[in-house]
Amino acid sequence: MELRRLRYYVAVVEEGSLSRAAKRLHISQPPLSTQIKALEEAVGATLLERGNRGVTPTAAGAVFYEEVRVVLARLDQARGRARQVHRGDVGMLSVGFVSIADYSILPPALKRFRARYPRAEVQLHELTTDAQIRELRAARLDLAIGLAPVNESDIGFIRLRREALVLAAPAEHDGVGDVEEGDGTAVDLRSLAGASFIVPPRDIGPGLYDLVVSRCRAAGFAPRITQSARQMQTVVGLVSAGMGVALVPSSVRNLQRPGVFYRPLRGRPAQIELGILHPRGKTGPLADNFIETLRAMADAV
Amino acid sequence: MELRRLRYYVAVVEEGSLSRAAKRLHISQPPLSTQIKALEEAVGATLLERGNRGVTPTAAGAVFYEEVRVVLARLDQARGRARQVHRGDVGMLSVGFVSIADYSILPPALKRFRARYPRAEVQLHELTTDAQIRELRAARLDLAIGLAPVNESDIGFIRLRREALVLAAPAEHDGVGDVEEGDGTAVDLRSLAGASFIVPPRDIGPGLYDLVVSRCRAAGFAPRITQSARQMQTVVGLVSAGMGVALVPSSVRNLQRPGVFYRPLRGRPAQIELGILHPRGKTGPLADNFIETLRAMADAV
DNA sequence: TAAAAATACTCCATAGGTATTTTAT
DNA sequence: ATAAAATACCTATGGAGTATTTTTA
Repeated sequence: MELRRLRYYVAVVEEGSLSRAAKRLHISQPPLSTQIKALEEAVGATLLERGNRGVTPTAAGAVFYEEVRVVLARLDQARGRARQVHRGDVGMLSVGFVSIADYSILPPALKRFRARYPRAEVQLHELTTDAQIRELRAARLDLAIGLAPVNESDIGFIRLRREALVLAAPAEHDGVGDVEEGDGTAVDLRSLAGASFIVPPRDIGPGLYDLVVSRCRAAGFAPRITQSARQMQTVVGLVSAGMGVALVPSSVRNLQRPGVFYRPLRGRPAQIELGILHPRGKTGPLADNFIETLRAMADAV
Repeated sequence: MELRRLRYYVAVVEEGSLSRAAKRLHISQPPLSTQIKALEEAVGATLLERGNRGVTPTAAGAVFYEEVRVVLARLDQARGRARQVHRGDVGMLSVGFVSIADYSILPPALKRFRARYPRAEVQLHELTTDAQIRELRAARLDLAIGLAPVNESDIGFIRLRREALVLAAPAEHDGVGDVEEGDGTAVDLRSLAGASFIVPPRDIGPGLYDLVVSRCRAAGFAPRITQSARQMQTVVGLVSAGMGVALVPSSVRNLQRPGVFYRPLRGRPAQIELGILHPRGKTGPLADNFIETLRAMADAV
């Protein structure tokens, strides 16, 4: 049973005549006659009643016609859907993100992406950067927004945003170690040698944890870490409660809390890099589109 | 988009390898590679991710695969259904019948037909023979069971059963005109010259009406028709009520009613013929099967 | 008898085969 | 280095064309 023959058959039934159908199909009548006969042979049923005023479908032919129309329509649909998925207009995307991303780039990016690709579905998973790498390798994630450094040959990293760490401290620290700098009142890290530090646990964000520790060491002291919290929200909350100070990405400033003030750090800026992690060479078209949206956001903002 | 390519594609996805799929399809690997590429071109999407350990469908390919499987299955179904209708195993049959048939051949024939072709649907319409001819021409009936004579070039008649007319008379006629004959007590029609006759109206059964009238004339009198009734049941009912006598097909004897006796007629038997009316050369396979069943019944009984 | 479908044949497009090269891990 | 897919080229099946005959109402 050949598809061409099915299309021919539909035309013949609709025209009620081999000759007219042949015209519509831009072929001559004899091969059409041959093809229809071959189709009847393949189906194993007489489909048409031949007369001198054209042809009419038999009961079997009528049933077959209805079925074939559905099949042909469905096939067109199949092609259309495959094309859409190919272009990345529809599909499912599993995206991992670190909690920091939720305070900066992720919400507006999602909004824009959903506007541009309304038929795409995005599933979000809050994960640490190293968990993201694991999930990407297992193909349970298509993309992730995580923190540099990522030194894996099979996982690519596209930097979206550099954020300087800033000091988040409770009111009683106000003015401690303040130093006048270019754009504001910067804090010298050395002034925090005796302070209690609140840091997200290392296992959920080694990049940030290590950066804080290494910067403190560079400033000549080991930070006294007294609390840890997974969510930035919680970190700031603890600061607000006077439990200690924290070094947080500057975008966390958006989380204004009573009794918490933010100050830039003095000297060489301590920066974390937020970016896209992707399985190298294995991103689908929809993932590519998501990446494009994120890059456009990062460039714009 | 060619059907062959779709089948190839399904095999490739299921085997996860062009080479293995080629083996399964009993073709060599290179043409399969060509066909799949042609399919991707036709669909307008990359369907497969090529590696050195075989191929895996892309997101678009996976979607396409699922759709195509449905389409192929449905197509098989279409062929199967067309075949069944062709063989006359399934379908709809519109059958007309005269009321007399309902007392003899129709009920057992339907029972047998439904047992043999359980997936066929039969719609029954009680119609007079000439109405049947009209409906057959209009293709609103596929077949009919009616009474001879049928002298129409486009309507065929297959005789199923010959039935002699018998006298149905109320008790007070008992013994009137009785004459000893071969198998029972036959009645001489002439003895009924003065009786009231109950006959179905001519417009619903010209064959029977005309036969009654012509026989009476042959016996030397014009029947005095005082009542008419569409249904044989009603005719016999009127006889039972003493309204008159009737000449009815012998199968009506099955309708035993108190006060009604049946007697064969003397001399040349007056016979009606019950048979199948069919549109010549336009009977479908299911109608043919129905005819076969009826003929087998008629021969058997 | 007239309109449509079927047959006879010829030609060429393309599916399929074999041999080989390219690609990806 | 190796397994698999892609390319190159050849062959042959079968789809389409023209001319003609056969069917059916």
